[in-house]
Amino acid sequence: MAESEQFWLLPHEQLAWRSFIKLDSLLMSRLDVELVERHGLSLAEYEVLAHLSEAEGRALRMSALADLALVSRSGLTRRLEHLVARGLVIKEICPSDRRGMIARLTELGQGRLEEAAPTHVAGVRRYLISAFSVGELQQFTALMQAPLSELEEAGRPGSDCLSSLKGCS
Amino acid sequence: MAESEQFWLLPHEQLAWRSFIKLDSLLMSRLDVELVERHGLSLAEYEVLAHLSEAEGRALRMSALADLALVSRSGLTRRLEHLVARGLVIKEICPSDRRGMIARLTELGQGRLEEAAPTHVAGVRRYLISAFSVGELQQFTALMQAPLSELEEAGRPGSDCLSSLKGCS
DNA sequence: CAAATATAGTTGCGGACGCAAATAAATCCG
DNA sequence: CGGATTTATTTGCGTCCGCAACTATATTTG
Repeated sequence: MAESEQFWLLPHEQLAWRSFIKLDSLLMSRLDVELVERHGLSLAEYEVLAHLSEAEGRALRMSALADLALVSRSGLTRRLEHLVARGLVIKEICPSDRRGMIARLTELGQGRLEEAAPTHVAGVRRYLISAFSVGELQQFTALMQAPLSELEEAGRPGSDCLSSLKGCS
Repeated sequence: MAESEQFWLLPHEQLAWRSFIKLDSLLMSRLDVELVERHGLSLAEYEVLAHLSEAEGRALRMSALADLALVSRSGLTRRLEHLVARGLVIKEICPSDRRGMIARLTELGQGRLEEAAPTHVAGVRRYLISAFSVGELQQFTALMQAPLSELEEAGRPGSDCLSSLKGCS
């Protein structure tokens, strides 16, 4: 192996990596802007409402919702604050475990989500999905599963984010 | 078209979209944590140093660097503050245009980058690239170019982020 | 040339988020 | 049962970042 391979990404690797971070950056900011402009919802807020809407009884425990929304527990608390203040979500004490809170989508929240959904769906289709043929989209989705498995497995050991680092340097 | 297709993503579309945001979230945070833990550099800082290192004379104008690093001008100013304070980068007034600033990687900065690079490269390979065969990586990279083109084109019109929204709702 | 305009970068401000500590309730164990 | 421990969530705090306003310099135009 040439020395350079030990320290830097090879050109084809760098192209893959930088394409990914650029796609992420452009796609997320574009979808966020469209949602904020037209519906006053951030993409992050939209995803919270969407997960609640899909859930049994349109309600979820805070922890479960945080995991689905890929945000920390404290981050979710604050995201919900804004949505609760606007009446799109209500929080109830969980009857079976009074430590827990249940976030529930209100009728108003469901309505706002349904108003915003066409914008979000159109954006995802326009900027991501319609760039692919049906087969390419399946390929793209299938390809992402491998790194996802690797990452989920690496992040697994006891919530100790760094256990995989021990002795690796 | 069924009504549901107008408002919500179809299952295969939703799987693609959610796989993407999850891959992004897990990959970025994992790479960031590893870099911070072992080298005291955030992933964002690492990318700035890497772009400078690759540039002619290891120096770039602020605007050019901001564009490469996918960050706003003001965001770049603050990212560099920290790096300048640590002596990894210096800023010089641009001789040909005294409004402009040139960010230049110092020897110390290059050294710190070279120390951190193996961690970053190993992370990108472990969590992204090694999940693919050579052919799959090429496919993955090639697939991303289509949405990237769409997004770059959409963001193009005069820096008016929203021009593409006019009359679309 | 001088005023008007455009461009480069920084600063004030406020929002979003994660970590660690705090709080509260459930569960375990002697 | 009652204290120790674990779990669920929130709060304090610091960081990062983008937008809009501002400063300084360059360019255009009459």
